[in-house]
Amino acid sequence: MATRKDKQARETEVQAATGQAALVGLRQVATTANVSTATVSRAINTPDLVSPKLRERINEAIDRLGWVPDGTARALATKRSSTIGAVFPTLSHGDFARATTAMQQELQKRGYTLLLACSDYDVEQEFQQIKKFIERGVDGLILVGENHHPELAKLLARRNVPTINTFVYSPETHGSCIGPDNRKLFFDMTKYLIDMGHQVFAVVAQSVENNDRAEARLQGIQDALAEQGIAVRPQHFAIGQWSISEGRHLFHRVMTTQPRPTAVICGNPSLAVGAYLESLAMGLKVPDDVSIVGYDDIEVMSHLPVSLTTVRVQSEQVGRNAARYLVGRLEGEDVEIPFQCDTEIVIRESSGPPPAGQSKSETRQRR
Amino acid sequence: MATRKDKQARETEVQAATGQAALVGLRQVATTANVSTATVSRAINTPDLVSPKLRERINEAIDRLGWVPDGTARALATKRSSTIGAVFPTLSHGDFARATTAMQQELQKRGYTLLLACSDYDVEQEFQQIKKFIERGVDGLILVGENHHPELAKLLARRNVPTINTFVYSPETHGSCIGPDNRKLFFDMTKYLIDMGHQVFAVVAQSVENNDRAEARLQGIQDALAEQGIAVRPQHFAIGQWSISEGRHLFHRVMTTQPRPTAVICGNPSLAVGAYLESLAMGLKVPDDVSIVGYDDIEVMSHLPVSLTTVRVQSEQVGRNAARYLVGRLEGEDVEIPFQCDTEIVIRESSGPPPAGQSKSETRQRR
DNA sequence: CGCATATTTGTAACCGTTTACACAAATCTG
DNA sequence: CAGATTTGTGTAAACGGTTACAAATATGCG
Repeated sequence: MATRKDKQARETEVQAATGQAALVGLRQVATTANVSTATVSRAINTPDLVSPKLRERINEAIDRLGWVPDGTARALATKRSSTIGAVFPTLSHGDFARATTAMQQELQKRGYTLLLACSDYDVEQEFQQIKKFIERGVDGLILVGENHHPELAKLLARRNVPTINTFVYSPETHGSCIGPDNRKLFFDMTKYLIDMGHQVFAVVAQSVENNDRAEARLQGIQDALAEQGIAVRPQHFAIGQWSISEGRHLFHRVMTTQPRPTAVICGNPSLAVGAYLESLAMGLKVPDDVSIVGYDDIEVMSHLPVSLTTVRVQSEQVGRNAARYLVGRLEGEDVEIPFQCDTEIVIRESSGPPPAGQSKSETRQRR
Repeated sequence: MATRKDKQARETEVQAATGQAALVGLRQVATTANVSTATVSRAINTPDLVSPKLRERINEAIDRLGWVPDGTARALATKRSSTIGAVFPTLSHGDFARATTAMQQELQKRGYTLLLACSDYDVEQEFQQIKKFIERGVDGLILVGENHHPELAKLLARRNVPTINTFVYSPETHGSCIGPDNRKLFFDMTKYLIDMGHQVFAVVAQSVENNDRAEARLQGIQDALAEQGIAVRPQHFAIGQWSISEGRHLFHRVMTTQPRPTAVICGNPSLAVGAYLESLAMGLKVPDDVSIVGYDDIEVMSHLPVSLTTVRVQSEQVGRNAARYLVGRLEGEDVEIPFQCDTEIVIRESSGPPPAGQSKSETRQRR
């Protein structure tokens, strides 16, 4: 107690000397309001435990001194930082940006703050960033996908940090996940094209390296095709970057092979838009000459001269619910998980039956 | 010292009882390596102050125990959180998303972590978020624009938090800013159109509410036009949301007025793309019937059937340098500021001379 | 009115680091 | 080789809150 007194005395001296508040702390407020630090703390955190009279006096002191409580100290004392860390591959893709925004909004509403990092699709970097977040004392973690660093599970278990995998839905392997069922999504989309009579499929997609979502989608395509005994020919399988120009390039490539595909499935919206724009440049008619479908519904898709069929994923929903789940768990509520987010195959003008002479039966006759 | 011993004893008991490490702390490591906590701390932070032999022993203890230092406690002790807060209006716009990514990368490289919030173009909310960040003990702040809450300056001064305004460049009013000179940018763009002979201008832009950048850009247009004694007619002045469909809608509106504009200046990329797509729908020839120019160079712009003239702003540069400046200042380096980021008017196919019969001289004759 | 109980407030230990200061050992000096 | 430095390590007091526990005060009841 002696030391406490000393400290206060010193601070008061400083204040008198410099003529201005040196550093307002809980103790200054307590002294000013003539109560103990404990009471001030309670007035902030559990107001109904303190009498209205004191509460009043304390609040007055607080804004007279302009005190801002120190979250760091609070975190140390409570072992809760009210902070959630999110590691996304990138923010350059609309879906992640949307999810991040929604996430942040939801977190803020519940009094949490978002720590953000971008792993650039690199598992090792992701791991480092997560470690950093844990050092910073995050209460929970939001990740993308379900393939992480081999050490991660151990680390999370040891520090007991609740975590949720987003943009995936595979309850069998991981309990805490939220997102679309990527495989099924593209399975269904492919099915839809098959049912329309397509037989020759091309795939224009991004690299699946460190991207289990993209991988699952490819798997969905292959599975649906396999049911019909169809496979994507090597020359129709084009993997590249995430960009419109890449989409143009790859579309051009697959469309200049034999046999020419009648349906091109694109792995992301940029590739889809690129593919479509290249079809314009090549003078192809969509969907008469070729059907193009994409993934993720970005605004431009519905406004192009030929609007694009695509899969709509509620990224905001993913972000919002990931945040909700984590906060809920931290606050002791019980929240349903895993959560499969709403998806929808949005059929627009860019998909239709294959060109005449290429329908299922005719193709068969040829063989 | 008695209490310290007590604590260690207790922890060891727990450990023995539960059969597993309760919570590894600096003290466990110290005990294990048979040194003092001070030495462990030094081994981490200033390794060359501790002898190789001990360092070795300590590191060994650290990974044997799997110790992760508690950043919260460290922050409390050092009064530095190695954390930077950023408040952006939104992440849905490509430029902000790109800037954020670059920012985060740069911060991480320097050992800092990014706290992120989105104000949704709301000054009051921005202020609340900043306050929260300050509570959390951020070492610095990255904001967008230069119009903030009236109380902000006071708060920042009192807590002495270095701050930088991004996406603006106006050295006269605010020292710490980094971005394009928005006014000049659109002044130049407008000048370019004037020089090509345009006389009747329409503006399709987003609301300038709480958006000093957009406001500055409008000002740039008006200033350039005023030099020629031209003003934008009310019916050619269309303000709306940030979206492609809004762009279509507003473009349609201004193009169905009299006199019909020969140049449409769009305030953001979505509006520009929308405007162009609507011109397609309306059967107008760009740039023969009307010139369309935009702001910010998003990828699709260069790939549309008629590529769009626009202004390219190096958002990554803004983000990266904002981070660099802040970290530099915190580390005591001296960094040049304000920083005007590179911009470029990218002239593509969507802009050209006004339709014949509408050039400068002819318009004059008519009057 | 006196005692048991509920409510409000205060005391001080504690959260897990860092770091000023003290001290001991090793290394230079002349 | 004694004394002055330098270098390496330990001790314990912060950092700014929270909270278990104790103490004081208010309330209820027979």
